[in-house]
Amino acid sequence: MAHTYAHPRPALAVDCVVFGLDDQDLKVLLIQRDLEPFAGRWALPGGFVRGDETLDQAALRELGEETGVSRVYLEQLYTFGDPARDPRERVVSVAYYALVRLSDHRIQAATDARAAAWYRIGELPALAFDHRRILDLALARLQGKVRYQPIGFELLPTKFSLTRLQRLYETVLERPLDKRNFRKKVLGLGILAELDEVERDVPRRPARLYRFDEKTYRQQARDGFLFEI
Amino acid sequence: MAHTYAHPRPALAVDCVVFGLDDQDLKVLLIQRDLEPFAGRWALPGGFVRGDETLDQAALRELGEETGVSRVYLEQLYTFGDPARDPRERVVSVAYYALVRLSDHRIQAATDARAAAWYRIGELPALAFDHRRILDLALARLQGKVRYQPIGFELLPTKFSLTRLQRLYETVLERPLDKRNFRKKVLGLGILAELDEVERDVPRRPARLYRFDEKTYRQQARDGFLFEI
DNA sequence: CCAAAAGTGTTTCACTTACACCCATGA
DNA sequence: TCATGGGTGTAAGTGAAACACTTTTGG
Repeated sequence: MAHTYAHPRPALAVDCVVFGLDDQDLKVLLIQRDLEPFAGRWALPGGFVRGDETLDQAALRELGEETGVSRVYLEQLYTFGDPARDPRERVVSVAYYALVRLSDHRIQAATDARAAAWYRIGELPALAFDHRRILDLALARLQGKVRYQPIGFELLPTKFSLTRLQRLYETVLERPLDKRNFRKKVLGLGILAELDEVERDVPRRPARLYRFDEKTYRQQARDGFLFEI
Repeated sequence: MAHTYAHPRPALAVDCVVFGLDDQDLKVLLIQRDLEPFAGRWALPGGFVRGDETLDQAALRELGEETGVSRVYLEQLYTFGDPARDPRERVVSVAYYALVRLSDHRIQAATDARAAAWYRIGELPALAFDHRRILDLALARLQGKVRYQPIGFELLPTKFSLTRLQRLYETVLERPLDKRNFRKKVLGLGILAELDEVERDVPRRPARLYRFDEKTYRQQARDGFLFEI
C-alpha cells in the first residue's frame, strides 16, 4: 500500500450465483448475453462496480437490474483475477452466491431485451467466461455451508412437513438422507415448532406441519450452538 | 457483464496477513508505512496489482518486496471493498493469509527504508486503514482451518516431539488441549513417523522425536481422508 | 533425591448409522 | 381395498472427553 496511486487498473466486476430451490430441483439463475464477447451465451448475472457503492451493493444492484431478483442475502464467495479470464481486457470479478425460494422469484417474461432463466444443476448450458468454474465453487460452498447453518428453512413456506424439509436438504446436498435419522436430528435441534395442523387435500395420510422457530434458533446461535445435518 | 467497458475504476490492491509461529507465540508480519495516509503506522504488507499478474502472484510479489518473505502458501481470504476504506480514493483490496515458521523468516535488519516486524497477536499496535478487521478475519479463518487440515506440521523442525506439536496447536487455537487425547488422535492419523531418536541436552526425560510422513499424508488426502484435531 | 516434563489406558457419554413395519387417508 | 407417503424405535459402532499416576533424565 506504500506505492504511488498511478497504475493500469483492471476493471472490477461482481458476479452472482443465485441458487433457486423448488420442491424438486436445485436451479441456477442465468442470463443470456446480448453483447460480445460470448454474445448469445448464458452467463451469471453481474456487472461492473460503480464508484460509490460497496461490493455487496453492486452485486445486489446488478442482480436486480438483470433479473428482477431482489431481497436476497448474497454472501461473498471468491475473487477471480486471472488476467485472461476476459478475452478483451482485464476484468477482476468478485463472486457472490445466494440460495432463494424459487416460487418467490419467478422470472418475469423477458420484458426487456435480455433473457433470464432458471437452469437445473446438471442441465447447464455452456457458460461465458470462467463462469462454470465460479458456479462449481459456489455449489461446493453451498453444500458445505448447508450442513452447519440452517439455511434451508427460509426457503420453505411458513408451514411445512418434515418430508418437505428433508427433500430440501436432499436436493441441495444431492444425496438421499435416512428418514428416521433426519427426523431425530432435526427435531432434536429444538428449532422447529410443531403446529396443530396437518396437510390438506392430499391423497394419502396428511403430514403434520411445523414452522421454523426463529427465536429459539437465534438464542442457540448466540450461545455458540452448532447446527449440523 | 453486459455493460460497456467505460467505468470509473477503483484501484485494486492485495494485502497479506502472514502468521508466524515459533515455540511460544503466534505473530503477525507488519510493515511500517512511510507515506501518507497513515504514515508511520503499522499495516499489512500489500500493494497494487499489476496489469499482467494474477491476484495470487501480486500478493506473493508484494510480500516479497516489502518484507523479504517468500515461498509461502498464500490463500485468498476475502475482498474488502468499502468505498471509504482508503481516505483518499477508492481502493478495493483482495486479502490473503498464510502461516509460516518464524525461524524461516527472520526479518532482515531494515536495510531499506521501510521497517518490517513480527508482532505478537494480542500486542498489536494500531493499524492503518481497515487492516485490523482484515487481521481479525484471517485469524478466525486460520483457527477454523487448522482443525481439519494438517497445516501446522510444516511449521516445525523436521524432527519434533509430540509436546512441541501440541504446543503449536495450542498456540494457534489459543486454548489448551488434553495431552493424552491429543496424542491418541495425532498418532491415530498415521501421518507421523516415529524416529529412533530423542531430544538431547534437556534437563529432564528426553522426548521421542517424530517426523511428518508427507507421503502417507498425500495418499490419505487423495483418498478423501478427513484430518481433524 | 528433586524438579520437570514424558509417557500411558480406561471409562463414560453422545452421536451416527443402519434398518422395517404399521398407520391414516383419499380415491 | 388399494396406493401412497406418514410416522415410529432400537441396537451397534464410533469417536470425543475427562481424568492421574509412574517413568526417565539432569542437576
